[in-house]
Amino acid sequence: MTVAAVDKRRQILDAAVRVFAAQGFHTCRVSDIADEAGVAYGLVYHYFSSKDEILNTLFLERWDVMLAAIAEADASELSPRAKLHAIAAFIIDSYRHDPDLMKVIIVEVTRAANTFGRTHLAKIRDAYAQIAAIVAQAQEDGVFKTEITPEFAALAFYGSIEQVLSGWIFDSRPISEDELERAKTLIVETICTGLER
Amino acid sequence: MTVAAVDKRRQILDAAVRVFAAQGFHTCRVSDIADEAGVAYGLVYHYFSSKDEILNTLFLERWDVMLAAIAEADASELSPRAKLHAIAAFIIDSYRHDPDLMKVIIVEVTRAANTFGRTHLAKIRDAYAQIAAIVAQAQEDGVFKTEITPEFAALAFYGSIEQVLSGWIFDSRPISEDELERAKTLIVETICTGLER
Amino acid sequence: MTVAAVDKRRQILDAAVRVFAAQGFHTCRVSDIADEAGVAYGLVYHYFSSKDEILNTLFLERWDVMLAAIAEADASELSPRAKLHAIAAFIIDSYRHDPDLMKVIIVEVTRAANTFGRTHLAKIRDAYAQIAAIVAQAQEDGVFKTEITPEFAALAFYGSIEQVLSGWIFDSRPISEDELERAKTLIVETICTGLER
Amino acid sequence: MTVAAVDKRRQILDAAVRVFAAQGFHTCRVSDIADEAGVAYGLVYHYFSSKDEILNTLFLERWDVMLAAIAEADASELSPRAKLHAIAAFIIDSYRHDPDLMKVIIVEVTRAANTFGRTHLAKIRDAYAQIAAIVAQAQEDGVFKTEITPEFAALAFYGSIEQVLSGWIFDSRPISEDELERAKTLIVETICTGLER
DNA sequence: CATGAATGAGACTTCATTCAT
DNA sequence: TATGAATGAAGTCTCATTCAT
Repeated sequence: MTVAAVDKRRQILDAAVRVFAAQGFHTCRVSDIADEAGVAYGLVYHYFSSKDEILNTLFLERWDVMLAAIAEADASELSPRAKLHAIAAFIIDSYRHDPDLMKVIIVEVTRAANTFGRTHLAKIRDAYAQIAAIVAQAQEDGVFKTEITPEFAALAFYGSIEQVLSGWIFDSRPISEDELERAKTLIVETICTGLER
Repeated sequence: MTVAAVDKRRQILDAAVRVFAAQGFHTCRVSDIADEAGVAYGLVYHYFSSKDEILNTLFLERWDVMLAAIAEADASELSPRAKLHAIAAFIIDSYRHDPDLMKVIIVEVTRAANTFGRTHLAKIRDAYAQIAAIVAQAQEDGVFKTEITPEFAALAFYGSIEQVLSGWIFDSRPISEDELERAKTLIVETICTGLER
Repeated sequence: MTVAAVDKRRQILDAAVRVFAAQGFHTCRVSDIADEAGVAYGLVYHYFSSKDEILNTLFLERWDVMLAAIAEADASELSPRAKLHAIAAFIIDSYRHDPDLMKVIIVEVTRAANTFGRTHLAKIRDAYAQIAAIVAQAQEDGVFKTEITPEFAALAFYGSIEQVLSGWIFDSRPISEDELERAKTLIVETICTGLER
Repeated sequence: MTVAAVDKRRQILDAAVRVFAAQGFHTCRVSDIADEAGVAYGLVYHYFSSKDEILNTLFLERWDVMLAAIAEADASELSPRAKLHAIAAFIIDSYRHDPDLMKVIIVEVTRAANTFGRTHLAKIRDAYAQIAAIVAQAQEDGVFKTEITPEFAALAFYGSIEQVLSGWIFDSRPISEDELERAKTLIVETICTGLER
């Protein structure tokens, strides 16, 4: 593929993010994506075999980066709490950097039990499993208590993050830097030390 | 409305739950609902003005019951932790009683930022606000610490529950009584006391 | 299905014959059929699952009648030559009665090796086999000579008929009664007694 | 045109034969032809102005050869029956030599009343006319009887051949040398002396 | 000559909704 | 109430053809 071709493909993907975020996957038309990208209708099908494939591509591109980030945190010498903070920070920074993309991934994939979520279930659960592994290690090291199973802890941790992002997504207002930073801390604080005094 | 009429309306709603759960709102056709209900095509439009209205009805019916349950917990003399446990228990028991309905509400409404979730945003946030109020009261009473804002705590609590339910939904396997009970405890334990020793 | 419904279905089939004959199956659009039938676009899909199914229906309706006619000729007490004449007459009268339908069946099905012809191959060959059976019987009875295999004779006989019809189809002019009658005789004469003196 | 250019053009034509035979003209894409030929997409349009032109070229190339063969048979000193045998032999040998090409010509042109058949009607009828001329001459010479018009005889003769080839085409199995040879004889025998004893 | 990216009109099919009975 | 035939707008995908390189 030539350089120009790669550019067009990228243009289409980027346009799709904006369109999916604004209208939703089911509501938008392929022509909306083409228009947003400033390319001809057919070119979308030159690079992607279907509308579905565009979303799959967007998800996999991003999710693989996230899995790598989680793996990196896991492999680091950080404390368990710091590892969880790094993961929360990565996800929230992803939102800061490209809120539309994160909106699309959460709304159209990870929370879409009937369609794309099911398709990518294994990938999605990879993330939970990696987080669970961090918790399990922390329990082994005696830093985390063992009353809560690692799998369950991972769900609670990831669920809290997604719920926070979900709130921002519904708000559709710009989130301040301060709020973003505070969220990272609060999530980790809540999950690690709990609400009770 | 006659008794028979009420029955038919109920039949349609119940059928819609099963169909929405199995295929998803966007994927299923109105005729699928009619077939599942064992009624004629057009009768759906006698009782509901649109496909959307069916889902709206299902959501509001259930969500109002849940808001009442949260309000009841809040009004009770229970400890904050026991209040949260009551809420988690109510939601999980809702899933136990009718997993399809909860699947539909979560997948098609509370997590659907572009469509029904937006429509019912105020109602959905009512729930978070009530939970937050419980946390705020607990902080005032000195039982919960104040580092975590009540709103944030509510998100983490509710997000954890939904994430657990989401896992079950994706699994599409029957969840054992034991697992259901343990989930209630673990959610509250995680959120109230945290992971750290 | 109600009487009215049957009428509409028939209207669509009849319109399809005219449209397929005039434009060809591949060239026409489903909307052309709907327009010609004077019904809404979607009604075509209420009665038929696809454009293909319309053609399949037209073919099977007619071909089954023809197989019955051949069977009837075979079962009769006629001489072999008279049986062949009856078959030729039936096919040619079919053309006389509804040239568009015969055009569609020949052009779009029996001669379409890559598409519908292949789908209906077994049915089509049933006709050849029945004709061959008539020839075989005539050979057994000593009326026909045995140098030519029955299967081959059937091909030559049916091929001659289709070629004559094909000529008329290409002509797209009305064929006179006289010409129609002469064709029946000539086909049988040619096949039964040959060109040589 | 350079030698290489001629080669590429030929490659495309040969590839088109295979692709048209395998998938049919309407079903295949221009890119299928390019792929089969091992050339780039656009090169097809360097040598041919359209997809149609490729088929037209294939047909005319071959049909002109056949017309010449019929003319040669006609001009020879052979008996009428031997002339017809020569023609049948030429057509059947054409099939033996390149079954795909003959399949394409028969299925997509001579039997395609709505599209290419109509375009090339005059050429196609040239063949019938030449055969009819042979028959007419035979009648004048008192070798063939006059009850059957020459035009009709030509249709029956050519129709029988095409029907036999059509059967082979549908079979899509290799036809043995023996079967090929026998077909030549049987066609001529059937048409010249008929089925009756 | 050769490439394959780019274009965009066009067709099938779906399905929510309406309405006559 | 109840039926299901009828409507038609809308959307995905295809693919012949063009064109810049």
